[in-house]
Amino acid sequence: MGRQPCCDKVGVKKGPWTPEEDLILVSYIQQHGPGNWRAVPTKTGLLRCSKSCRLRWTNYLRPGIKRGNFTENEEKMIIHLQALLGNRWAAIASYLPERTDNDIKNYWNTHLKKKLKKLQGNEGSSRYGFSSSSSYQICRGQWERKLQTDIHMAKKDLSDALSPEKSSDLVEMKPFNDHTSYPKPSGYASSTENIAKLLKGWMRNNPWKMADSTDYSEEGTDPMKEDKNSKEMAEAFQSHLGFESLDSSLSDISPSMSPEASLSQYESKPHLNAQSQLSLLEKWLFDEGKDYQLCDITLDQNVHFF
DNA sequence: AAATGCGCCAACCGCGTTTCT
DNA sequence: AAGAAACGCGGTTGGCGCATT
Repeated sequence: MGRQPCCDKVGVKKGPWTPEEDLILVSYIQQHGPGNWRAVPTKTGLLRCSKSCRLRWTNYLRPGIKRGNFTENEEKMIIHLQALLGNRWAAIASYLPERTDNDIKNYWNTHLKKKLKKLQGNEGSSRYGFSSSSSYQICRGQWERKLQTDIHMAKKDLSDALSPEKSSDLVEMKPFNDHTSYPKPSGYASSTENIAKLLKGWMRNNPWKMADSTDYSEEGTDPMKEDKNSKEMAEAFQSHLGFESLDSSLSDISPSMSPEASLSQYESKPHLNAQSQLSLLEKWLFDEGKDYQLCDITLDQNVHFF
């Protein structure tokens, strides 16, 4: 018995999101926090299905997302983790807090696959490829289980850390990432600045009232027509929404993430107390001299890693 | 300058799992 | 306990931009 698609209703909008829609969604989440996606389209008046709203938030609007080029370390991590976990992008993404599973998946499919193929062609049995030895299979199984446990524990730590009073801080979000891209045909290229511009025009004409009001009429501001002082406007936007600067709180990969930064990512990015676990894992991941020699070590011997 | 091919990535779709009633 | 609804994940697709012919 097949399941009905969630978005089969007529009048549900599909395709690229507009700045107006983003603003509405962000404003709503700013007020209510992420979650209860079912209610989002009704409460906001967005002609999008709940799934689409969630996706847009988790992949693009959620604070702390880094876009653009992957660093060498990130690349390595993805390769290693993919070898261990397979195409479990969400699990892999939990080790790269600034990247979404979609991003990692895309990067894997478009860049890393080719890269590895090339590498394997050059080196016969790839150092990344693990070959197909039975010892690897056993090793992979063990590490896979351990990694899953790790992810689970990290999530638990995170949820423990999110006491009820802390949960109200969840809306204290970080600024949008400058690299969030939008469909170019509409001239909507960069979220922070464009949303800021959009907001500026909006606020000029509309009192800022986002709570439960469904007065989300679409202001016809063309973000690309106002290009002066965009950075300033972006900052104004961020400060208006209570965002802090992201730059200082996020580094290349997860270990140095501040708990505050992690808070805003509570949805799917386990961190906080897991940091030490992660840094140990990453220490292993980046320790090129020991690549995959851990297969010879039992889980018990490695329990300190986690 | 126009046509075509290719790569990239945002968004969609369908299914499995979890939560709710 | 069972069915329905919601959520989350991974695979796939569509459309845009750039490069090549």
